[in-house]
Amino acid sequence: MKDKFVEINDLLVEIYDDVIRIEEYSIKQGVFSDISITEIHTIEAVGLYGSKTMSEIAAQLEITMGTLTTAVDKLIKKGYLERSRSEVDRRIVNVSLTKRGKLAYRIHEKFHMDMVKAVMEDMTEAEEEVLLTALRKLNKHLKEIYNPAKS
Amino acid sequence: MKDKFVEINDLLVEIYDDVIRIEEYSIKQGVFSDISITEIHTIEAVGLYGSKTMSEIAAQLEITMGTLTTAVDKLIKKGYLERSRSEVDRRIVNVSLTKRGKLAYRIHEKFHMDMVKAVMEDMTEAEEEVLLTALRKLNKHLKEIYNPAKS
DNA sequence: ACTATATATTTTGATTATCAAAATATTTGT
DNA sequence: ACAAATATTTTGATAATCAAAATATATAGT
Repeated sequence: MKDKFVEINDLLVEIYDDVIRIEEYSIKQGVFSDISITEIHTIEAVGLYGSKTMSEIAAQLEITMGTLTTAVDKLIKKGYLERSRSEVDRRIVNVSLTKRGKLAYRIHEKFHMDMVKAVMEDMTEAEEEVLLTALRKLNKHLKEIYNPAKS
Repeated sequence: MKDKFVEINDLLVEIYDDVIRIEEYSIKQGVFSDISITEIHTIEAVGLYGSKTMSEIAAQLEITMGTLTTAVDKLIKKGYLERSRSEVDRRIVNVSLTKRGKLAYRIHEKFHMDMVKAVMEDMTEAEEEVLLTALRKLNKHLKEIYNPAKS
């Protein structure tokens, strides 16, 4: 029984490390070798559709707005993002993806999908279902640990 | 079909983020609030038993030895690690855990085990097996992507 | 309408983790 | 004994991050 826990833990740790490394590597090899994983995650948080405010993006990424300001500055300079002041409330800054930003978003998304597909290719329908159920449970448990008030 | 891939991907991304946050939080709340996750990972790489050389640790963590030198300096100052020159080959530096380092290692290990246990508590035996199989497959696939020569 | 307070963002000054390349110390091969 | 190889540290630089101060704008109370 204990061995099973240990094996699952070790697998999770290894998978975790490999995913970071593969993601890092795939960005550095790809068309967008001028951005980091952190920057890809900022691009993801901005999202394909419309624009988001600095506060929204910072909240989603769980970083301070100061950190985000410099991140956005750099991504604008590199041509992935654009900034505009809200006409309604001039304190608010709206951030959106440029064409280049959208392309980077889509390519990164495809990388993720390809990884999941590769893994599930030789799974049976039943295995897929159980994996899905297990992941949903894992996710739910983690949310409860992270924010017990909500459980 | 596509939806299933998307859901699994999204679950993995969420789980991934939550694990970092919970780990970070649990360290900062705990007895060892003076060390970071990165530092816990260095402590893990040194290991409970005997000692390891700088090269071995740097290779395991996939960081340069320069980075490791400063990390080890700090962990020695904080009382988690100790350094000693090899008597056999005086170029080699051996690093090992102090009592405090071992305690930090064990507490972090327990945190991991508790997380896995919490997740598996309400899984059936069959679900556990499928999860294990799926994770083994995922891990194998990732290793192949990461290092295609070995596949 | 004025003024104080609240809100959204940026700037400033600092820290940590990281790397590549140069420097140092030691061992090994001829 | 000396050149080459090896193990590690030092140096100088960059990226990501934070907290707190500063700035700009909006809102609420009188």
